[in-house]
Amino acid sequence: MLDPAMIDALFPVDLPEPAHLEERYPPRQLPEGAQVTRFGPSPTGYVHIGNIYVAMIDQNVAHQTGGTYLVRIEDTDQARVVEGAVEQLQRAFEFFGTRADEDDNDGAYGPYHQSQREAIYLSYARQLLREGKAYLCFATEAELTDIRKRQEAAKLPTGYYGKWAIWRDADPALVQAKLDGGTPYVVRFRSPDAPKPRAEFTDMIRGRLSAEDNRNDAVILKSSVNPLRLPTYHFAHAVDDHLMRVTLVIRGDEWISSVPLHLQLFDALGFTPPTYAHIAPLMKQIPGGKRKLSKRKDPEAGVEFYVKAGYPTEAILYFLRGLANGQLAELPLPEALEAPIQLEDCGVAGPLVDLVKLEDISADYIATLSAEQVLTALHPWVADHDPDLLPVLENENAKALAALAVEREGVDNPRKDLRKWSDFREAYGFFFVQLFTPVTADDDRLAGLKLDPDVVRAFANDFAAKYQELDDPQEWFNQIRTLAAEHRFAPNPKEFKKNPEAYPNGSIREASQIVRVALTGSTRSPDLFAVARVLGAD
RNA sequence: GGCCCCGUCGUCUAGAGGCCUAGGACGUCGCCCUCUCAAGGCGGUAACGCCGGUUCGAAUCCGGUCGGGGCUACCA
Repeated sequence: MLDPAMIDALFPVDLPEPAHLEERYPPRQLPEGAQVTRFGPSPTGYVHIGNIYVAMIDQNVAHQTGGTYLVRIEDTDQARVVEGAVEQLQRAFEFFGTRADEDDNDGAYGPYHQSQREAIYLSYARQLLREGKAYLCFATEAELTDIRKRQEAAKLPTGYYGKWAIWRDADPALVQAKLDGGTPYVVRFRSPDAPKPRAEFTDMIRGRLSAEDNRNDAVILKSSVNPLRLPTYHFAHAVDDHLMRVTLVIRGDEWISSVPLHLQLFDALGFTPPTYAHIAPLMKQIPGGKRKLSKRKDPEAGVEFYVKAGYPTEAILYFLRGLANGQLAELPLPEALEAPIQLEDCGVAGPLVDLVKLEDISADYIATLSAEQVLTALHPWVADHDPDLLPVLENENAKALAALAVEREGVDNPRKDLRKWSDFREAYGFFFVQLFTPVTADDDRLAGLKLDPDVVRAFANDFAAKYQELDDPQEWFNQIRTLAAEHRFAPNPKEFKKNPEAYPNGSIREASQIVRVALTGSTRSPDLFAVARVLGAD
């Protein structure tokens, strides 16, 4: 063991003692059964939809138990920290309603940026060193690589353990010499001399789990060459979650294999470990199987994708909740959003992010909204993502409302033509003259009808000349029927099928389509009468 | 390589030894309605990864195998 004076000389003299920190961050006064959860994003400038997925579960579990949900910025890897990333995360949380109860803006257990907690980590690292539960390691990167290569060649488990752990029991004089020479070092955890054969623990989602116990001397404090002496994830997890009095750690299942190490760390530090719940990752369908949603390969892995497309928050949340708890997907949306997420009911497999399903949910959801509600929800999206559309929407508010109301309000089965806000322009753009491109007789949009442009022109002109604004839908449509008959269109498709030669121009379908395209510039639209009513005579 | 986790229709799942010739939802296909599109109605399609074992009886229990995922970093 190293000399206490030598250890203390490595640290600032004014470092607080662990006992002081224990006092400074006392146990929380919370009702029985209340869970304190936390979400720990790294500010790398990219928000993964899986981040929101886990944050949502964290928040929900905390709130349903009367506990607290906190967000801690895990920026111990300073090289990966990106300017503005925290604000970006904040915006995402805002968008998805996963605002933290506790963070740097408001909370008694901070700071909530790991980079601002250096003194805390150092205090506990010093403590472990004093107790001989940690040691200094001067191994260079090259030496470490060499060790790993030799282990691989010998088909041994890789790692810093046993005879490979060259600094674990190094001569204190040698350590001092390295120190005197200014050689950089890391602090490693001294894993138990006699580890249990198996580490066992209970996961809230998977039940009883076990693995070989950890025998690696993991790094807990990164290199002393760094201006900031920051910890690795493992050490920060133990220290922060203890001091922030977190009771339930919900995280991705890639952490399962680190639990034995974490348990040893909690034990060495004299902390009570939290309960763990390991969430299966969101997956992506690929030919022949599935894999984890990848930031690099899959646009839908990023939160930006959903925001840009303009999926309503409610729809995304409902979708994510359904992935977390299958039963919630069977519930109607309003109930599902209110229902608690049960960790026991979380799947263990890793659900696929199925955009088709999301679109279906989204279309169903938007169909339950009134025209006014649609417009209210649409507005902020347009402001952020379609600046040209914004003035149109604002200047023609009444028309927008009337357009959205077509086949939406007062009907049994509302239209489901909006799956996301970015669909609006295509589905409703023609209601606004500013967005309309005039149609000509030989227009591409009419090409599908395979009609002579002269016939089209004649019919359209005639229609325009004789057009009357009638109140009754049937009478209104009769205008087209009458005109169609004059222009030798069959009165209905059946008639046309029976006797195609008699109707060279086709049937009422084709005639209607001419009117539709002329009116809307689109081959698809809501009911023609309703459209004409909103459009008026212009 | 070592160690973990996982495996029911294309997808999300129901299923906790007989209620299962495996149910629902989304998708998909067909039909109906119809002036287009969307919606809606009706119907069809489609799964217990594989092999052994336990049992009168297995999707459900056990073993193996295959497949997928993860960890094996001074990244989280």
